[in-house]
Amino acid sequence: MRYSDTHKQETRDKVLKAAAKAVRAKGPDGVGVAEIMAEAGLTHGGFYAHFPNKEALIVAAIDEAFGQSGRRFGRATAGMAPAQALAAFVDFYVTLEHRAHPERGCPVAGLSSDLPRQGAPVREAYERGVRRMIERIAGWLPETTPDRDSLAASLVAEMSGTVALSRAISDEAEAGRLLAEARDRIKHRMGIVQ
Amino acid sequence: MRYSDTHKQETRDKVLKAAAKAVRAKGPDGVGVAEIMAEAGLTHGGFYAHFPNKEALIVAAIDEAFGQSGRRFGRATAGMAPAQALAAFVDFYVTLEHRAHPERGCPVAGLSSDLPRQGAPVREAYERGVRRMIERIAGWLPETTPDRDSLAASLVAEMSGTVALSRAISDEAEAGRLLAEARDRIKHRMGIVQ
DNA sequence: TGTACATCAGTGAACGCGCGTTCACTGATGTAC
DNA sequence: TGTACATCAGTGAACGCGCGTTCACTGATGTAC
Repeated sequence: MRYSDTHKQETRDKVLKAAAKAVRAKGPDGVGVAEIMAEAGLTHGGFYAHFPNKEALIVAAIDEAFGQSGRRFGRATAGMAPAQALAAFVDFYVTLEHRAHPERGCPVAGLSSDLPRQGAPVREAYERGVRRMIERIAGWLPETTPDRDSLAASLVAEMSGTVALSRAISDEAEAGRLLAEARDRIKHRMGIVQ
Repeated sequence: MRYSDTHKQETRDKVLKAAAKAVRAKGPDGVGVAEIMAEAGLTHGGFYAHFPNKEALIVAAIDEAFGQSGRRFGRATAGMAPAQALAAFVDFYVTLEHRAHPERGCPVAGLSSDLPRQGAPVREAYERGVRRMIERIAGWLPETTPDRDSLAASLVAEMSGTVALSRAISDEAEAGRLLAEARDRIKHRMGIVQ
């Protein structure tokens, strides 16, 4: 069969989206090429028509995962004033929903311990994503804030650390309390008191 | 050869210590039984005289890793008043040294994203360790602190999240600044201002 | 208009490799007689 | 005191399995003539 001009691109995109999901759920070393291709409705042999090797897919998947998260955060805070957006972001991020779904969650919360062990290209993709996330948050902080980037990094560390920690607590109600208290503390630190 | 009464226990201990180190460095799925046995100066076949399977080793290694970290924290803060101990703990934990050595670092900073994917016994060992760490820190907070456990959990989240995040920043000087600023912020939050 | 050919995304068998696990075996030493 | 035997931590070959990767092949359709 011969395919339309966009067909190959569409297939690549399907593979990439499946990978972005699987990588967040299982980590770069926990997913298999065959598994991702099956998820995209294909067999494993076709993989190499789209990516030179598994690592290239992981790199693209990390970028895609950060892109997805960024877009979701963008939607969740669309049209809001900076202070509002910050609060909405915390309420969106530090939740039981996020704790329960690493496969569509933030890569920082879901991959922080896997990534330092990866090869340079994968670590670079991760670093890019982390920086984009810090910049986004810094942009919401008042311009008068001293050390905006540093505070933003600190907030990313606390939010991602909290979600990661909540995944260690098996009891959902207890995890929910931890997350709720963390939301209050974080917003308090940001100077947002509801 | 026949061995002394303590020989087997000593061997098990060597294997366990090698595992505690390797697991922190490479994650539970990144280490192999043969690799750990070689590290302990043995061949892989002998493993099953000490542990029923790999998972049992991982469980024991997680417990051992938390135990080691706990003892190191204990030594670093020995004889100090609670407020002093807290500050010393932060200065000990949120450092370039910790960033550079996951293999002897805190399992929360080094394994947070691997652990939720593990089987129940491993996750339970991790949860025990996390709780012990939170309790240790809660014990250093003033008794008058409202919600001590919650604040302690929040501090663990921020400290471990910060170390994990610093591992994503490839530039050491930049990571060092991030960690130094985080130390100040965290101590400030604790009410310790130097 | 009809026919032979080129294209190329996708298929599926096969590869080498490393893994966790099993198991027959080793060999130094304590014990029974 | 001397000898045969039992013990058991540790050895290393072998297993089945899943992985990433390769490659000869398929087959629908566009293109050349």
